[in-house]
Amino acid sequence: MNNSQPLQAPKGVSEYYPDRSRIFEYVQRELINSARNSGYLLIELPIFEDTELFRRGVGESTDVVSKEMYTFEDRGGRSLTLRPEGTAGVMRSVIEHNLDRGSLPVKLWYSGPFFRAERPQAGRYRQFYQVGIEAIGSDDPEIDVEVIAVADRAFRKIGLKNYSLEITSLGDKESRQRYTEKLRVFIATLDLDEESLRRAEINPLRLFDDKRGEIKSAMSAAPILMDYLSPSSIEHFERVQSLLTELGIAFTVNNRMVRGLDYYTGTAFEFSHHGLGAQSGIGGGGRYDGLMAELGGASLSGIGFGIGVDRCVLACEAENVAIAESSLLDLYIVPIALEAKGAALALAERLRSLEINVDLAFGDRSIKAGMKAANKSGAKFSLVIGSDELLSDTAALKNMETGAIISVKISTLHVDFENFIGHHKGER
RNA sequence: GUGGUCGUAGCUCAGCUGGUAGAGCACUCGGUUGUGGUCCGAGAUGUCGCGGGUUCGAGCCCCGUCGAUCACCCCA
Repeated sequence: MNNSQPLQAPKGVSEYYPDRSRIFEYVQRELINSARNSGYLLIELPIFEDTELFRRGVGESTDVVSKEMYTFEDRGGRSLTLRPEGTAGVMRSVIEHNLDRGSLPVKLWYSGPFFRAERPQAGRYRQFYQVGIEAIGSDDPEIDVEVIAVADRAFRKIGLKNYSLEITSLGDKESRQRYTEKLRVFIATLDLDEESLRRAEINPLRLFDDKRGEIKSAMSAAPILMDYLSPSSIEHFERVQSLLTELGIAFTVNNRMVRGLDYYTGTAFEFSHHGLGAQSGIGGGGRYDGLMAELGGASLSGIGFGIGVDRCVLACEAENVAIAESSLLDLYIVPIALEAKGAALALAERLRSLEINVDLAFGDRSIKAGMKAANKSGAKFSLVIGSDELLSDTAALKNMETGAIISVKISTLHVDFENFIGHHKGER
């Protein structure tokens, strides 16, 4: 350690600052809107939880829990962990506060930072952002499809095109167990290196995800989970497919899909974007029918997704998505005399309280510099105020787009904005 | 965690075989009295990621370290 090393952000965190923060804001807002738009209600949860929650919820055997968690002890000696994903925390809160005692399904959305101690890479950060939804307490295939549709609609609204959806069914616990045994038997016949064997030991499905050609071809002869599904699982999965088709949501069935968290059962899905490189998953999720009971709650099923906000931002950039340039400022005020500065601020505050968006020039700069700043701010109008204007209560309001100037009374400027100029209040 | 590539002004980058740093954009000021966007002129700005070494001399060479990036792995 030496103190001449310049201060910098911790390794692998994503940060958003102007101008790029606009894209982040936009993506996050659209994701949330899609969920709210479908009847999902906000749940805001702590960023750290009892370590035990993730051990039991996400699963001891997963990489996420076994080697990627930020775990620490607090001053009371409790073991806490920075949340690596959202579902476990939501279930904990639903159980703890009896949210499932009302009408079902319980539909919730969340948004915020998550943490995983992985080797960073573009699209993979140690602190990253997700928007997720959970629908708890319904076995309908319709709710599976609604959840997928919330994601798909959000992506489309954002303006993304170059992405695709893959779905599969992981079956119930029993079918999966029967299948896993067969798969282990098959894998034992393969001549694998030590590393792969160790991975297969933890979760044999993982080998389906291996990028190496020889493993891929070896695994092409492997038994497929789909062939071991129970009749009811198959029926459910087929219903999901026909509903998706009905809604016009394109998908492909990938019966080799692997999900990294232990709790998934039944329907599982993944959205990937094709402009992103190795970290191409922009969102994914599925059913987790045993999770709630596992965490000590009622035996209710659930389904949800997590969407990576960071990766969606990258996807927008890859596709050059144009963000609706809702020019935020209505007015930019340029005070050009000492006594006008306070008056300009007072005017700005008066208009701001009426929901007119106003900014103004600070510092003692020339009128030219002030107008340049007005121009750069993107404001629709500008207003120069000097001592003459203050005395006469009259100033020249300039339309920055057309250059047209009209004379207005400063004291009643808000009326002009409301009546003649017609300013649009911000969305919502 | 493993391997490869990279790290020079706010941004994008140039800098030949080592001789103490440059361009474009952005920024600031100005182009005669108080109105922006184009144009013209002038100007400010760098611990060359950080630490150490080799050398008379290092942005350029060597070692270490931090960070980014690509792939594996993993997944959002």
